[in-house]
Amino acid sequence: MPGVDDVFAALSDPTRREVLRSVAARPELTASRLAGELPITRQAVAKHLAALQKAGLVEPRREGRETKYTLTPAPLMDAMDWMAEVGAEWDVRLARLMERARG
Amino acid sequence: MPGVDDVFAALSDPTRREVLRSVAARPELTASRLAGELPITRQAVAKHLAALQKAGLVEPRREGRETKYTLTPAPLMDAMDWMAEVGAEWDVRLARLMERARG
DNA sequence: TTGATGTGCAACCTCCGAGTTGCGTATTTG
DNA sequence: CAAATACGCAACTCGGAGGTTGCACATCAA
Repeated sequence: MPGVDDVFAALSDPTRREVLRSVAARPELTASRLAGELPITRQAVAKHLAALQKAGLVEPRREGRETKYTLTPAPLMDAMDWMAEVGAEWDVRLARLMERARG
Repeated sequence: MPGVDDVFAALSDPTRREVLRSVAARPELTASRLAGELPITRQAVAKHLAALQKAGLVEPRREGRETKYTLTPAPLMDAMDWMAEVGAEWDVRLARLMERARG
């Protein structure tokens, strides 16, 4: 799935993860309000939110003159699935090694 | 956990994820052999392996003139924990999924 | 010993991303 | 209406990452 690429790319930046955490902590949040809590500009926050939206991790909702963002955690599961697959493939290899080691 | 930063950074690149998958698929793998399977140089593969090692996802083992790499999947769990926390803050169902996933 | 194979280090290039500033526009409020 | 607030778009800087080439060093095989 190509969506995993955007998810991991979105989570690769520490500031963006902090943005995601902040969105997750509240039912809804605007870019301006979040910029007031972080040491970066509102436009920087907007870019992070755009990246998170591209990954499907966040959803914007226009309300009058302000845009409120909400967490949509579904893509996180896809990323976790990817990691679980890698780990599972390793478990198989490990099991075979153990089997051969015991003879 | 500061290690989570390196893990997500390591997983952010598609080529590097492919490298990690290749390492996970075999019990051990060298940079040169992997470079023969990928459309990039051995040095590029070495850089990816270095990034994965920095994240604790891979472990090198010198054997004669070649360096074999092995998967160490533990940090993947830390990353999954991070995602589970974010999701849990939004929806408790994610945490329950994690519980079942880790057994 | 000689040649081939495997690795590591360093310089270099290119491109993308994080962050900034500036400006234009829509919406609320007085 | 005018002022303030919230947003979006565009241009710009700058540092880092992915990738390459080149070279030096170690190790195995003939």
